[in-house]
Amino acid sequence: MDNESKIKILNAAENLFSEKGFEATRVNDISELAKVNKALIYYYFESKKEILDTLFNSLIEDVKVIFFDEETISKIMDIKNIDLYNKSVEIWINKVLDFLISKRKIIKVLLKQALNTVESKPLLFSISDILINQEIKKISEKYDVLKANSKSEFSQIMVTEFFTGFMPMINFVAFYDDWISYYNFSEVDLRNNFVQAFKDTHLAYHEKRLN
Amino acid sequence: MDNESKIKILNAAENLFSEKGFEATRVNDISELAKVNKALIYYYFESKKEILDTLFNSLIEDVKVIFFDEETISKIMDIKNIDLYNKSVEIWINKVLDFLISKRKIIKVLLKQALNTVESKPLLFSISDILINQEIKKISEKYDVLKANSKSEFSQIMVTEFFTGFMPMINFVAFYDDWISYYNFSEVDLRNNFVQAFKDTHLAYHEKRLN
Amino acid sequence: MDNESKIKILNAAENLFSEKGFEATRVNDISELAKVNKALIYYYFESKKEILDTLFNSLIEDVKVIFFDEETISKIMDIKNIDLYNKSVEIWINKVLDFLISKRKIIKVLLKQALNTVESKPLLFSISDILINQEIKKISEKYDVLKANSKSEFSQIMVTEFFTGFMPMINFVAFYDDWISYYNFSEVDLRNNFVQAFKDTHLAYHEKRLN
Amino acid sequence: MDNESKIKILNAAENLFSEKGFEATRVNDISELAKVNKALIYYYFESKKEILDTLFNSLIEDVKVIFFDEETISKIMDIKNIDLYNKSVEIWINKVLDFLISKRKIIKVLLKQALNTVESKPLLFSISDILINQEIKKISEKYDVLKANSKSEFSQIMVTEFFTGFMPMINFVAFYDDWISYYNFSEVDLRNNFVQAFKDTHLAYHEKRLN
DNA sequence: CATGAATGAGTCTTCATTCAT
DNA sequence: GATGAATGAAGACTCATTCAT
Repeated sequence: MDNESKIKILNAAENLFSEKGFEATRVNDISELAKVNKALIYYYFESKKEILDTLFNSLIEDVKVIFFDEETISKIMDIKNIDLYNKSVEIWINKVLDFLISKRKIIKVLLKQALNTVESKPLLFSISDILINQEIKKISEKYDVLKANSKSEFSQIMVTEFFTGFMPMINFVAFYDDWISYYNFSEVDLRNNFVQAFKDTHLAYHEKRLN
Repeated sequence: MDNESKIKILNAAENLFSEKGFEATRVNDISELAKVNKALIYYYFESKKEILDTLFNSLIEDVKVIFFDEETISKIMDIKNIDLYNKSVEIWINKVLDFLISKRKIIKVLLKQALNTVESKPLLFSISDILINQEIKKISEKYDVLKANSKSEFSQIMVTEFFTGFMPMINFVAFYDDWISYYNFSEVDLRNNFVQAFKDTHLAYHEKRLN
Repeated sequence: MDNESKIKILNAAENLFSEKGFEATRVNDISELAKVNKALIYYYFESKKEILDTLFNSLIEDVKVIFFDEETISKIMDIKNIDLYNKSVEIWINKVLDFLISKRKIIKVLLKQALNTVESKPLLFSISDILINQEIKKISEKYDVLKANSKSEFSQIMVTEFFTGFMPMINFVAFYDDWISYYNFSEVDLRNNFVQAFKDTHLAYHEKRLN
Repeated sequence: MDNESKIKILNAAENLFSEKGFEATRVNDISELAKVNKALIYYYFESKKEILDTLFNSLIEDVKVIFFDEETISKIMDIKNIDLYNKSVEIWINKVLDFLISKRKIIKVLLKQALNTVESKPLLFSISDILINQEIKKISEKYDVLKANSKSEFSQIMVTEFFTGFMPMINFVAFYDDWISYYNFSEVDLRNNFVQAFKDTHLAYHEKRLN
């Protein structure tokens, strides 16, 4: 079993980074919340930054497991029956939401990090790239929609997927707890409303496109 | 009339806050970028926080001017001719985008701030509230769509507007410069693609709804 | 006039570095001894290391002024009369000792630093190089002693000058205060004894060589 | 009998102390270089300081064995034939150098320690005292040179022996490896040059004095 | 003997803010 | 308005030493 203190540190850091931001989180706060000696943090991690990297790497591993399940997406695309298709999409979207909600703390950190200007492309973008490229690949395989088209069509899909597909989901989980507390939503209502909104906009566009 | 140094300070702070975040921005950095003496910053502002507040207040003023132009929205809603309606919507959306893009730096800061847990509702939410409520009001006035409905319908609209209308726009301008640099988009292409995406999803939903 | 606090910091640091060593000296100790706020040290210097570098650079400047007085050495070498020569040498050596004794604190630090293994050649060696090369040049100009000889003769001179000329002087000033306190020498006696010892050994060798 | 791990610790510590200094050496570094667990160091030694003391004590034991060989010095002094005397001195000096070179790492540490101001007289001085006093005793026994003299003559001898006899040797071994690496000397050349320099200066003075 | 984990007390450095002129 | 200097309170990180097994 991985070390208990290390896990406590990672948990505390994830909570604090997501609540206050990386910069505003004090190593002291982490040690207090985790109830471990401050120096122990430096026994397990080289720096505050390395804690964050560890959390991000862990997220990436999980993303891979969930999203590189090629079969699922392929199967959905194969479905001809419209009702079946809708049901499948719903299952898929709920699976994704379950995952994203469970990881919402670190995803919030990921989003914040993406909003800071850094030399290299932020992780959020890399994850989006992987997901969108995978989707584009599937779409083009099945429906030849990208046949004639080219870079410009590709750009349009990227933009649409990112800003009306990927980011709404990211925003949804990043603001999940805030909506519950500021607008007094129940978890169930919030989620149902979001799924409906997603269907009404992004998925409606997909459906139309595929017909 | 505002002093030249004060403006230099505000500009420098806006740039740095949006690039590195409020916490990671040093008062020193601001004074250096603004090319003013560090102590002078405290002549004009009580604290680093007050610089941020000043920037936010300024944004709010501008938001009011642009968005509380009640007429515009009302007019659009009145239009029966579908082509005219579409044209009007396009004009409206471009006006909004022009504004948001011009304010993208402070909006980025606004978004970051909203991602931190604070006692009071973040400004981003308040702005969203105003906009969405205004829209709901108009919609209900004109079309009675909210007649029978209730809290649940209201909630659904709020969620849809926020996550598929408001936030995509916010994200668009927050990541505007990053998309240009990471994905080598021209400003024009990026914008056209986004407008198209917005039409295909959020506006398509509105259109359908209003029919 | 250079800033008072900066000078106080440099003086305090020089004393502490020479007494306890660079590593064992706390920035806290420096601020307390200098009676300045600890943070002020970082207003004037980037790091503890930079204080040391400043002290070393200052020493080098002084070394240049004192030792690059080419005339003095040349003149001594020109003297044919043995008594006059001896007198001149004595004057020269006293001038050097006056300087070294006045700089004994930072020289002690210089010696300690030279005893640590670093990538680049320690400053003590560089100073020695300059001095010895200068002397060799003079000697060879005047007396052709290096005529036939070669690298091996040159090596011998370097070693002799370093270990029996340069280093005894460095050691003398590095241990100056310790001899006074451990062996209860008066400053005058200690110095006279050292000058005598230097004449009896290193200078006697020079004299013999030049005859 | 000493344990293998203990020896590994002592060796690692000696190397690190001589390279980086006692203060700059981390117990961590020692454990890593020695390839033993850090806590094990505290099984064998009470503190980092005790490792150093152990090394110093070990040096003192060896010094005693080598230098308290009273006979050797006495014998040399007895020799009337000048050639024989010279040969004996050379043998003696080489024996001493062999020893000092083999102990050069800890001697370097000893020298550094002597350069720090401490309450009690540094070990380097104590060793020098023993050696010089021993020599003075021999000299006075054999040649009555100190007959009339007094404290002042004694002081002169002490100073001469320390700064032109003892310290050049200490410096030679302390900088032995540095000269080889910075000035590209071979071990043999460096040593021959030093012996020659020592003969030309300090030993020439002795010879003259004894005539 | 040996070791992975843990810790108290620093240590250097930073930073928002203030002072004095 | 403007500025160089100054400062209290932290902040990240370190390190010798100890504990528990």
